[in-house]
Amino acid sequence: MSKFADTPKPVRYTRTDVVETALRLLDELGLQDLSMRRLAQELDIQPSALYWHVANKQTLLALVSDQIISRGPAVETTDLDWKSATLAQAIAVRDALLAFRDGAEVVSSTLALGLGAGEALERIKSGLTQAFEDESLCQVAAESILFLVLGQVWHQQQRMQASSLGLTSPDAEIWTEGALQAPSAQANIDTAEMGVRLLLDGLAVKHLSTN
Amino acid sequence: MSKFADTPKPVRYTRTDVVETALRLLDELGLQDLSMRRLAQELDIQPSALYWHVANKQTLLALVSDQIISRGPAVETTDLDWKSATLAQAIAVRDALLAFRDGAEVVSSTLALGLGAGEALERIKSGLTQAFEDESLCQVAAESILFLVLGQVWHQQQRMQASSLGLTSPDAEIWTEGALQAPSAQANIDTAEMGVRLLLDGLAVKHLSTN
DNA sequence: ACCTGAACACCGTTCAAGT
DNA sequence: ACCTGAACACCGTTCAAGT
Repeated sequence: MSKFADTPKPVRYTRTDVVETALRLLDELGLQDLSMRRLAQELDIQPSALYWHVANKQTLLALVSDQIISRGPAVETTDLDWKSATLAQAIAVRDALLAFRDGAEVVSSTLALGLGAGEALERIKSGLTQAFEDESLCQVAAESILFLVLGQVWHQQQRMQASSLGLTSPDAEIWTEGALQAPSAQANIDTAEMGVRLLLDGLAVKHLSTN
Repeated sequence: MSKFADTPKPVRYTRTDVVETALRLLDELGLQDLSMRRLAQELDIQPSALYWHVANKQTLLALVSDQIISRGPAVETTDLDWKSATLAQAIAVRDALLAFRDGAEVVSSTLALGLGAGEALERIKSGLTQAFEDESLCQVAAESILFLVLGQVWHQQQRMQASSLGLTSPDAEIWTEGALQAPSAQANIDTAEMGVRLLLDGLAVKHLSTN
């Protein structure tokens, strides 16, 4: 009787637990409402306790970003030409971002800091380096593709949130006028793919002229 | 004597004043330190007074974004082919973003909301629509180019801030490894241009095959 | 038309101290 | 090794009331 069911909470967490909870909370609440205090509340600890696990909020978000990317689908690129392989990698990154609420925004912010999501860039770059000798060309192309995917998904996720709040701004029409009057999820996905395809076509020109 | 130099401050502001001051303060302090309270302090009014001029901080930032874009250099595109014209517009947008501290981040955040910076998209798109009949292709291409420029400049501005703070993260090397070991400002600018060029080359392929 | 004053409901972060 | 408690220095926003 006295041996159990008395002191109900001597739970102690590891850094991994914190990041995992942050990731779940991000998906549930969105980036705006993911605060250190809210996270602490979810873990049933004091806000200050988080700073034992993590230096600050920014590094926490970087760790969350890494999770978002690394939990994305793996890609089998053997017996694919460089173009298909790179496109597949880009699509995999896109799907990784789409799997969590505000995924693109979180990854963007930490990527700009040079902290998280280096893996995403490497994945995209891997297909290119085997086809092009110009290292800096691959770098630029990979960065460009990453920015393209991030921008497109960010925009898409922001609209999803906006429409779920029922607030459609008048200027938002700019993005769909004449293009897709009833933007389905699939249509968004296709346009994201299309930008990458255009860039790859541009690269292909270079490939033909040098190889 | 009593007619002047007594009550020293019955200054009243207009919405334009508020936006202008916000823009200047953004450039001086950066986005992180641009708070409604700090802005009010700069104008020597109470924070609450700002909400007479502007609905909330988000719309204020959207107005600031519009200023950043519209204050950019004008582009003369007559007697330029569609490719050069679009590249010139993209470069103009890039320079507009570079002209203010954290310009790319501010514009990105409001663009995702469908609020500000519609002008940037239109500028980029204008050169394309005269060459391509496929409206949705122009839309996708213009969006892609905009995302590319935003991402590249954002990344660049973030690094400028990071290096000015003297904190270089280890992972930041990913971006320069093998490419440019001593990244000059000019080099950054060139890589930004290069991504756009690749995409335009991809478009050119489509142009040849359809016209 | 434009602003004040006071309040509400929050933030991220530090640091001594506890177990 | 992991957490508490208290404090510091802030936020954005609302709203009645003033001129």
